Amino acid sequence: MTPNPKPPFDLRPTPTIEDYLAVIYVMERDGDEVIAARLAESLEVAPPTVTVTLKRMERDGWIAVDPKEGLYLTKTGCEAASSVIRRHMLTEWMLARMLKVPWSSLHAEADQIEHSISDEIENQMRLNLDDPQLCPHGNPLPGFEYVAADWLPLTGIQPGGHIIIRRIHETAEDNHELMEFLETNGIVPGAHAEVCNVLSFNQTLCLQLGEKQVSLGFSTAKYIFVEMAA
Amino acid sequence: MTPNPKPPFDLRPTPTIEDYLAVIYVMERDGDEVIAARLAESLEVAPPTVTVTLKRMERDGWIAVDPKEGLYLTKTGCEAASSVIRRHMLTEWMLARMLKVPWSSLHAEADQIEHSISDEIENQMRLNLDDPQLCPHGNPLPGFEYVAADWLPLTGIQPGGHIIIRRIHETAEDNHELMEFLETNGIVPGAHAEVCNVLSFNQTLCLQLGEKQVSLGFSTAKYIFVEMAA
DNA sequence: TAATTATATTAGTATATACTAATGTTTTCC
DNA sequence: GGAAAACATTAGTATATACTAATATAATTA
Repeated sequence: MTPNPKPPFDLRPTPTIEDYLAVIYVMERDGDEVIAARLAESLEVAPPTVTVTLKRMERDGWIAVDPKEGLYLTKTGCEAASSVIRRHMLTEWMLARMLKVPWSSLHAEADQIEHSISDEIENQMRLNLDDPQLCPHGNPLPGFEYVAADWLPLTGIQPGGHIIIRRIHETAEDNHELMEFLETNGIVPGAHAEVCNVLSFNQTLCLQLGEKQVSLGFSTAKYIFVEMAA
Repeated sequence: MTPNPKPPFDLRPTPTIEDYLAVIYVMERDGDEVIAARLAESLEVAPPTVTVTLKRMERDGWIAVDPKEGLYLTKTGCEAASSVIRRHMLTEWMLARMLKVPWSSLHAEADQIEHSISDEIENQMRLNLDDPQLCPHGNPLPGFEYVAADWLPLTGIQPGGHIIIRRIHETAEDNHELMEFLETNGIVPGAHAEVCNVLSFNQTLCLQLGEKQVSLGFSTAKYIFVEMAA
């Protein structure tokens, strides 16, 4: 009968563009090359799709292209990316704490919900979740990169020392099977462990967690960051 | 690197179709005539848009059209409608209880989020929210219509008796200004009141709530359902 | 250097979702 | 019964988002 509630976001990019922005943000953050081929893989779309979508993003001012440097986020694009990543991570905490959703499912569920979280809800989440600086997987909220700066990838650790698992990189989060494997084996932020051996010829290393030993491929280990315990 | 988490819903209608289904469900529930013109108003789209969308919905088996009876939900359509309405209402409770979102904003926010709630999250909400039979506005979850069956619209109440506000109809929820007005004046489910007068010539009635008196237009009152207190 | 591989783009197509303008059809009401 | 109002539909258009097939270009490596 009377006007429907307006979607509380009018200046926001579409969900698709938000996904592109978030992926680009993480690539820039990590110092990775931001090229269409990588985006196509990460977003699981065909390369021509990326070409035309990037065109729209440039037209709409989310990204710019430098002949030398290649593609990068504009200020507006960077803010939009930060926003959606923040919503994603807060949603993960909300699902974990308030709805007791398993750790390994948080990412996939939040990936859907993040786009429909208004600024007001984001704020309420922040208030009710103690303003976190890291997501449940240990990845930093935009602006808190320094919190994670000193952690090292497992692939760079010598056998022997006592370590604490701190972070599972975003790239690994997209692999649900892997996440369930990690959760099952207690390889989650805060877990204490020790590297028992590194078998380079086999591209694996062995992690001791309490009584259990777990063998991890280098391709997995590279996305697991740890702190050296004193 | 590896497959993205699949959207946990593959058999679901698109968000747009879910919106259509929910509106049709409520119209059928209330015994209202389900015609394109009403849908266009309710969904705030132009009539030709409704025509083509209904075509798609028929093609995809969500609705069927009887030459006599007109348009109605198929079994599949009814289940899909029930599902999205349930998700909507559980999301409203989640926002209210866990994130302390104001009552008058619940509907608009849930309207966005409902579409991205997976079956697993729906289940976790149910578990953590005591399996409600009514939404925060007093409207029944699908299957619990009987709970609200005996409440009467305020327009049918004689002045004098003690009443309890039980329900603000879905139609009113779409009007955010009105919802804020109702919240401000304490006209929410559970509130006790008395009808002080009915001015038919003026199309208003007066509600006494504690010390305060509030004048309500008939067009509003018709969407407020109450219980006669003993 | 030549061949292979990786990357980007063009062209053509498809679908869902919206719009306006114009045109039919019903109803309803005087 | 006929005019007005309400309703439905057709036609034409637009946009975002995807695809495949084909082509072009660049980078790497044998």
